Amino acid sequence: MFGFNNISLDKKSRFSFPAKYRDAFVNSNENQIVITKDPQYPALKVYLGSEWDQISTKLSSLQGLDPVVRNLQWTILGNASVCDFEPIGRMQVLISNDLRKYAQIEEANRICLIGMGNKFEIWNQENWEQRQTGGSLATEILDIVLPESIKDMSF
Amino acid sequence: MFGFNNISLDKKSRFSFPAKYRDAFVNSNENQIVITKDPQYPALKVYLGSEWDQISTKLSSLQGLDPVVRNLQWTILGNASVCDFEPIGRMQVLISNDLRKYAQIEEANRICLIGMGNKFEIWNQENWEQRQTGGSLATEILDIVLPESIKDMSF
DNA sequence: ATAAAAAAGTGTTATAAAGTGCGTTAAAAG
DNA sequence: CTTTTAACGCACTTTATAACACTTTTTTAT
Repeated sequence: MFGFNNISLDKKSRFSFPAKYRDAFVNSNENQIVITKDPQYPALKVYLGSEWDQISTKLSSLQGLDPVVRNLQWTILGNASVCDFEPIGRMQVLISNDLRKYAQIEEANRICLIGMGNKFEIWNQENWEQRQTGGSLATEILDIVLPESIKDMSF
Repeated sequence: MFGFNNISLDKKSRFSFPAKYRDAFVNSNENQIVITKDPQYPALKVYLGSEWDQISTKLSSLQGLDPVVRNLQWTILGNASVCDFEPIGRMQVLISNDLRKYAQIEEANRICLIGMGNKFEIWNQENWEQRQTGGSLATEILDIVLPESIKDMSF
């Protein structure tokens, strides 16, 4: 599941996955997807249910008294929105107000949905263009130093 | 059980779990939840009964002559409030005055309920926002050095 | 010690807001 | 031109919350 898509949000802040991803969703037999905050950029991450189970299990098992770990737990686990998902049908998903605001997305606006293989990213259009043309964003955080326990994690 | 929820406390300091968590509560067959103090921040931790049994058993078995252990025992065990809980029904829970004050929550105020997988956190809204936007809080304690016996515990 | 009053806790109902489902129209692709 | 896909609009359903009423516990006064 790859590629760039410019799609619309309706008045209730829902979007539909483009139809070209339908086969992949059907084949992987997913019935849940999870949207959460990106820890570095004002953007959202979209995981398949199975992928999310792995990431969340690993992350929640870590020692939360470490401040870096706890921040990642807050950001990723504490903002995750789990959505029931039917690969047949409209493949529609609601973005909560909190997540929408984090990604600086207005109601009923256009968004960028970027397929990154086993996950997607959702960006506000202006932020995406600015980031891709080499600009930096006010809210980005690039100096996260991971503890040994999660240096090999990909999320 | 993940995600951020901004919910209200009524005049009697009760809140209801959002309905989206009902299935998870029903499936895990819980009939108790436990609220207690967070040892680092002015916030509360909410555990499912089964999770609490494990944590409390482990924690109370540790050697209490170690000052760090004893402090954790006081904070976590000594402030725990066990509530009967019906997953069918309104999933309503009362926050005691002591706990409410510890988390700096006013009566009939809004609170943040953050799902972290196997537990929840409850925060006063201003504290949460300040903490999530990088600020530090007057009462936070970040330099807890854990003894070997509980380095692998997650609570 | 007892009764009255106050406070704390529990449960119910009504209403507004948020979320969901689906048919229709418009646009794009074959 | 036909078929598929995306966008929009509307109606229905569910959820959250405030208001209210009732019960139990605690406090106060006699």
